[in-house]
Amino acid sequence: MRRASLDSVNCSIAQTLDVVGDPWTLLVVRDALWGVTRFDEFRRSLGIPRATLSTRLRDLVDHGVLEQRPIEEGATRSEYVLTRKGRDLRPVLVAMLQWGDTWAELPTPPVTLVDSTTNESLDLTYVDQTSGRALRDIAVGRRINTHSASAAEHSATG
Amino acid sequence: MRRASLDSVNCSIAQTLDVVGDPWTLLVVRDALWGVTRFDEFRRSLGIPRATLSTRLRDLVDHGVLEQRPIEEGATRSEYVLTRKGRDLRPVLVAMLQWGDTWAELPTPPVTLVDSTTNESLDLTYVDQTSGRALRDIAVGRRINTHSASAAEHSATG
DNA sequence: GAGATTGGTTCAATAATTAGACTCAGCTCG
DNA sequence: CGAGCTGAGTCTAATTATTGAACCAATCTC
Repeated sequence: MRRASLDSVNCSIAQTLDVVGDPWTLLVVRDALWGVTRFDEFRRSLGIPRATLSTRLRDLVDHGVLEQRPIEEGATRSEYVLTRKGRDLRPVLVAMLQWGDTWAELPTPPVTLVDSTTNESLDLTYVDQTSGRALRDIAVGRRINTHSASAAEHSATG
Repeated sequence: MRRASLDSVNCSIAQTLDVVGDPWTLLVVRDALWGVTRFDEFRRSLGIPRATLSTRLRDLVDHGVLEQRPIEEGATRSEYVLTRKGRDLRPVLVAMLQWGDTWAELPTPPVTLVDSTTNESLDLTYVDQTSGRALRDIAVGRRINTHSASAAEHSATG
């Protein structure tokens, strides 16, 4: 968190990790995506210490990922709901879910994502909208965007 | 890391975070995907303290994300290269890159991903291969896979 | 209004991270 | 050969973060 290394500041991945790089943070977001909103709900679901949850929620609110608001007009208790920014983290969690399904030594994937209108299983894959090809079949490189100049490097297929 | 909370162990996301939940770890993997292999290369690129890098690399090797091997036959110095398991983390980093591009207050995205054979920009989106629809247009729910029973919950569109 | 529940804060103990010094092995250059 | 540099770490002491446990004030429940 306090880390903001020299070469890395100018990188969107580092920026993202600055917000959600903590081990607990994405678990909070995961629960929020499944509709958890209340302090104790998070605490019981995650088994996270109160103090830690308290600072995590505050950080997420500060970063605009969660919105804290009274559970009803004038109430003192709060609920925490994802903002658009927070809901946009779903692909990160989908990617982690898939990696865990593939590589964690669990007998069977614990949850399957479904289309909640049809209840059909989802088979989510990163696809390049320009070429229609799947990420797994693409040799990915990068172009570094300086104000003026530009250069490209490459990396093997993932 | 020492956290492995009760409700969360049986979740692929938690399993993933157990391996890459640390703030530095995914930055190491990011660099590795771009071809960084040597201790000092990582250290200089990330600005990470030596001791921290040392334990991170050891952890990643222990988890089978990186392979450590002598830079050449019989050499004492090592290089660290991604395993298949490690390369499979690319979607996680792509998702984080996109979130950072969208939400970090950077004037312009620092890097653009390209197809390194054609140098064309990539426009990567999660698509459900079954229905052909983009994740952003799907109301995602989940089916919880117990050995026998099953149930489904839903969550609003991301 | 007694007792549980919710949503926190405070505290002391423990664990992780850090910067910086140190080590040791291999080059490299004269 | 020997001095100095670089790479790849380890060690130590100081700083920070995390944790569990206790505490507290509102709110609900009956």
